[in-house]
Amino acid sequence: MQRQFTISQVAQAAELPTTTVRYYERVGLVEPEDRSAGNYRLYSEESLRKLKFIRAAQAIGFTLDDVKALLLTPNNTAASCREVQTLIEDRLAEVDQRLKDLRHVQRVLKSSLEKCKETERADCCHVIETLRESSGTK
Amino acid sequence: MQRQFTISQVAQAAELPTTTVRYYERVGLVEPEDRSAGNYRLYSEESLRKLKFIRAAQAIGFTLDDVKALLLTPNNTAASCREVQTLIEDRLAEVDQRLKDLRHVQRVLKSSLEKCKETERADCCHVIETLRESSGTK
DNA sequence: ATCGACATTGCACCTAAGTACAAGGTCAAG
DNA sequence: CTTGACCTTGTACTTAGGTGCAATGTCGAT
Repeated sequence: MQRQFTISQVAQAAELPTTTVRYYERVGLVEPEDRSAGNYRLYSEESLRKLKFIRAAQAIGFTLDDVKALLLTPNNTAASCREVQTLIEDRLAEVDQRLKDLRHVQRVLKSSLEKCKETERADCCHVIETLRESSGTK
Repeated sequence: MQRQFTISQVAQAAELPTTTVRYYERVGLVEPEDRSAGNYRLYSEESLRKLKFIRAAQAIGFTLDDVKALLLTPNNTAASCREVQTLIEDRLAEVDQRLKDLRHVQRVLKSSLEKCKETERADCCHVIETLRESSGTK
């Protein structure tokens, strides 16, 4: 027999606020299996797994829309497999690009800081000049 | 004698939409020097420089609030110098942290992709398992 | 039976950085 | 003197991922 969880139980187990669990329901991510006599949401372990999955996927930068797509792919067909793979590849490409950009930003910031320290108490705010020259992709 | 720009001229020169230039005024970043007879905004080259600075600072990840602080620091006192330096250091710390996180994310995504490819057409969606285990800081 | 902790709903609000739109005013060219 | 491109203002809307609040209902323990 399956264990049932109230919203606060499932929320605690997934390390989410109950408000967020309700929000996920609102946007179509996770629905309670059942309702109690007093109309309380009742969740299965499956729901708990979903919630944990959402957290994990979000932590590596998937949007809730991505997550929805991942959750909706009818598991284990060749097609769904492709779809999941594509989603991961897209996300990876984004991350790679973001890493490039951030490394550029890091360089600019470091050199600004250098300039700033060198000219201590002179017009250190040549930072502004430095920045103006370094138009980077965000 | 100083050249004056209409909003569309200054916007074009700064590579921003005019709507954004007005928005920046609304939030206290850049004000036009003057108004024409017909109440049109008139900008100086100083304003244009400010707008370019905003773009550049934003490109390396400063928020508009940061930018405001940078623009308001009364240039070239020792105190303002400190303030600017602190802002840069804070931002650099954020970037460093973000780089760390993203590298972790990159690893997780790559290994998910591996798993996904290995098990081609089997239940490739062990991705979900992989994700669930890898609770990363966002 | 009543207290406190929890649950329900709906609705409004938050941040950040804008974008869209409506109703009107201005300017230069033809 | 009209047309079209540009400008003005104010207001509301957008995205993403929630948070907060109010009014009300339920549950378990005392």
